[in-house]
Amino acid sequence: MADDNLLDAFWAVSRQLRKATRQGMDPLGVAPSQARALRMLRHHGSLRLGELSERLRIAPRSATEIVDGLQERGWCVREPDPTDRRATVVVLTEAGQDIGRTIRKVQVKHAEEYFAALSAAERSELSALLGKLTAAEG
Amino acid sequence: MADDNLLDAFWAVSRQLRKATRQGMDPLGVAPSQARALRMLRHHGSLRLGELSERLRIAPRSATEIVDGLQERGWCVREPDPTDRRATVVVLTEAGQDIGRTIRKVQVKHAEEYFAALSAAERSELSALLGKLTAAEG
DNA sequence: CCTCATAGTGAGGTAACCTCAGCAATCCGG
DNA sequence: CCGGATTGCTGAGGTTACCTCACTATGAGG
Repeated sequence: MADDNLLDAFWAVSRQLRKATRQGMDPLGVAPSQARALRMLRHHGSLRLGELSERLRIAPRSATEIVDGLQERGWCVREPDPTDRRATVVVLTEAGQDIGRTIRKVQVKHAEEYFAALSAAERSELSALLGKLTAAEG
Repeated sequence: MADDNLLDAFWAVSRQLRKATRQGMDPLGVAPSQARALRMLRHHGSLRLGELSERLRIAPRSATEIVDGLQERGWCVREPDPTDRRATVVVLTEAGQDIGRTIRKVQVKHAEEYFAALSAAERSELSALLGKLTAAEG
């Protein structure tokens, strides 16, 4: 059974990677949940609250809370959806875009450091294997 | 920058794997934190509460809570440490050992299913790469 | 225009952590 | 061998990131 080794190995890496990237994020004062949302918003431009919750795979109510937090810090605003007056569109502000960029840079930097234990060839191999797994499951 | 792909790919797999194994665990009625503790206890025989918290990398107070939960379900007992009357040793009961074994089986089964998207060769490759990463960081 | 579905949110709950304070028991320097 | 520091556990209370349920306002179809 190499598979239980795989399971354990995977979680060990997961823990280390999470720790590495989180440490870099702390000084920015952005909660992980907020970072995820900022990322999604930056990627999709702007999203209706419901869309955001879907893409983050959390309940709409939870998205409300996260957006509240972002808005408090001036990183996004809620705008009425012109096509549906029930809906609100979440839009990143300039500050939101900036912090999003910064977060991404920090995360990528720490990930690079962590993955530097592998050669470039090994990294792309790993990437391919992981891609295959996600492609299979959906 | 293949590394940000790696970062994302890794988290995507992480989410899927977590979901897959958790679904299998649900019917057992064991919380993930309890499963982790059971596993640690099964691996080390029995542990002082402080040791357990160290190995789980959580605060001693949190270990207290988890052990409370395990004890409620009859999966472990607290015994006084004969060598230090301040300390308590956590020992798995028969039922605790059983549930521990079952959990492990379920987790491995679901992990196997998940990793079945890769060939045996690919799986050992992945395992090797992950091992290299954890070995590097400690 | 009446019913039914959908978008967001208030209220309130949960799991898994945390810190801080306190009580016992142990260890140690004088 | 005694008093102060340290250690091991736990009560009280807080935080984060989620959840469900119930409600309001809006939209869509017969």
